[in-house]
Amino acid sequence: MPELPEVETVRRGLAPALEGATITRVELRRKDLRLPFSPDFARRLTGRRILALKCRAKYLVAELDNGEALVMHLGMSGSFRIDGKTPGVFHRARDKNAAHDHVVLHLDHGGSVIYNDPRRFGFMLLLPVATLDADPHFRDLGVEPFDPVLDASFLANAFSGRKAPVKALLLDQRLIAGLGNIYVCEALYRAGVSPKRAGAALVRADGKATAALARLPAAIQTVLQEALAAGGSSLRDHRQADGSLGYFQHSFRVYDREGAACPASGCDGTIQRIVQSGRSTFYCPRCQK
DNA sequence: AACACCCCCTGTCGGC
DNA sequence: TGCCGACAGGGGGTGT
Repeated sequence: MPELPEVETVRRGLAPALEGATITRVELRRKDLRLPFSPDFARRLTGRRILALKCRAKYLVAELDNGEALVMHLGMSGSFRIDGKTPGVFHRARDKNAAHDHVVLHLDHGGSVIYNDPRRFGFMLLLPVATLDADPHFRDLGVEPFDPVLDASFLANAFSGRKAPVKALLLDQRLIAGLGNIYVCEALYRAGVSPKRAGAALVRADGKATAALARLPAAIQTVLQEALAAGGSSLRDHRQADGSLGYFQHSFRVYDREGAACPASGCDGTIQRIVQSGRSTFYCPRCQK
């Protein structure tokens, strides 16, 4: 499901239910997701108050009152919903999918937060807040897309000497953290950069960014900002925590639009689908060079 | 080191 | 209708 706009949308939806609430009981309906729950997972969460809910890359991080953090990753198909009388949110009906409700956090205000994940590519960890950045899951993460350090010279430096296609480099969480397949395709389209271009081919001999590369930071930030404003993209199961759907998928210009006409005015190109590193890339061969 | 490929798991969709 | 393969928003491990 989730790239930065979806994860941030989930965070905004869950924050009113979680921040300031105390976890009174934890239901674990299986012993693992993608990773096993630690043996004392429920015990360590029970009785803890949640101080803040944050995002880092595609992770949700709930900081607890004992110095630990509940770290949550939604994988491809993870979602949360809120049940019961929870302040500030609407009640969402239980779905038919309840077989994939794996974790329930019961909260002291009478509501609960339920994690559902059919494919179980998501996971949850308990880690000390103080050393979170040193944990293997966080240690190598790159810059956040909205961080001002993400500019043309940052990308020129990161792409210098790299033979991998720019599509693969933008998906690499060690360079930029939070982009996924959808928004990489959309950002490359908006920047007019072919996904097949080698990273190094976007850097000039003097080490500065080419004009094409210099268009990427704004393209990335704009598409993420627009997606965020739309509540993310709902391809099949992404929902906001109140159950409503994101609608940015209606604004895709290339993603999942193979065979469609390029939306650029005056372009008579057709959106193509290719496979790079085993994943679909969508682009317009006429606009993106 | 950097890159391509495979896998984890379940559900859905299109073709036959 | 049913079966089967391809594919899906992520990421970690392995082999070259």
